[in-house]
Amino acid sequence: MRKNAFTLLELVERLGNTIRAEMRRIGGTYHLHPVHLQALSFLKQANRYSNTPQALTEYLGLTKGTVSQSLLLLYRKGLVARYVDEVDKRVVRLKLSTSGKRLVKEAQIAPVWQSAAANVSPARIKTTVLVLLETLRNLQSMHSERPFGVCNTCIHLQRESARIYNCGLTSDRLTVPETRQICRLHIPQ
Amino acid sequence: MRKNAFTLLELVERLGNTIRAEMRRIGGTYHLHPVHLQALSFLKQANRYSNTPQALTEYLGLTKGTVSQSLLLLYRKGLVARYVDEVDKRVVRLKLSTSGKRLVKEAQIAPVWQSAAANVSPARIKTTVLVLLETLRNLQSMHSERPFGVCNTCIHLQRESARIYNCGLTSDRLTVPETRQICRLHIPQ
DNA sequence: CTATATGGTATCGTGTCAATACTTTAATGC
DNA sequence: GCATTAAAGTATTGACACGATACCATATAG
Repeated sequence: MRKNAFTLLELVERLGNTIRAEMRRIGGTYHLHPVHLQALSFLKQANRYSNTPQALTEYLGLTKGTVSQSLLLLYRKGLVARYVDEVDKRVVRLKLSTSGKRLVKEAQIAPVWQSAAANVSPARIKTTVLVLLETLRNLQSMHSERPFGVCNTCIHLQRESARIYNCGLTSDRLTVPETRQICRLHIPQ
Repeated sequence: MRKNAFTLLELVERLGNTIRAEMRRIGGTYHLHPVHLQALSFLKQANRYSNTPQALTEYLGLTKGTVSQSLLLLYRKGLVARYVDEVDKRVVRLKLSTSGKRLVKEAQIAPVWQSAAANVSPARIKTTVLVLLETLRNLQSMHSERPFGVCNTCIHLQRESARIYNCGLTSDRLTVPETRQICRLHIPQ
């Protein structure tokens, strides 16, 4: 049924617009655009390999110049801190400031979404997640985009013992909270 | 499972970004932004109650001033024609020009989406469509946004006979092709 | 027949976004 | 070691989205 796949595309587009409009509403009270909220939300979740302008650029699918400007704005508003990496001095490390973290907590669109999806059964939500995830992964691989995911579903994750994890790619030890963060090196199982 | 609903939100956001990036790629060859492609695509499908700047404004969730400017750009590029409505002279009627129609046909993101979703079973796609549609309708009603749909699923549609339809709201006769267009007066069954 | 509402446009300011050029640091070649 | 190339990021420019505000023309209500 090719027709239904097309309907699905239109739905995702509509939902995307609706979410953007919601972000515009919420972000407007802080004089922030949708892309700013997305950047802050990303930085909250990004792990140590992904807290850089480069990773954010890949995540948002924009150019590095554009992202650099938006980050400058967030920095000037005091929402994001920037440090030069000690090992590779070309790299800038990004971190949410205290007010940045507070803003991410306040400016959530999740609650309104939760209530919109409240009456959908868990089983149907699970199916929906699986379908959309597969489609997303396919779209991403078509353009060689990074999938961005948590360690849980990454082929590189190695479990040493109960609370000790390793990244097989970087050979770094990972704490349990770290394994729940988003990584640009993620490769789906 | 509140957590899965949140995962679903993140997925729809990611897909929305990916689709926007794709629109940026495709639209870039015509010097058009994502919002322009969305406007053209809407105008292609809009019925006689919805081929106006006002309807497009509601559809995109932007302000009328913003949409007016984008329409001016599309007009100057010769992609959209504008007429003053004969009955209500405040109203502007919009119509795709020949080159506008051609562009909509060329600048499709549907093919890449189709191939990304090609391996998903029809049944699972159907479930996904239903889940997303319900969520979308809920989101829209929260902000009193118009749902925008085709006559097929509208409470106002009346079937007189085999090929004769009526809109119960406007009392207008509708041709069969018209019943497949998008309407701003749509109210879901 | 005035007052108000509605559809649309014009203008201004902020900031995205891509493109280009540039700087700094790291990696690679010999 | 030293020159070349690559990579991460910034600066600048130009087109334009986007909201806010003000405004105009037409329609409707009182």
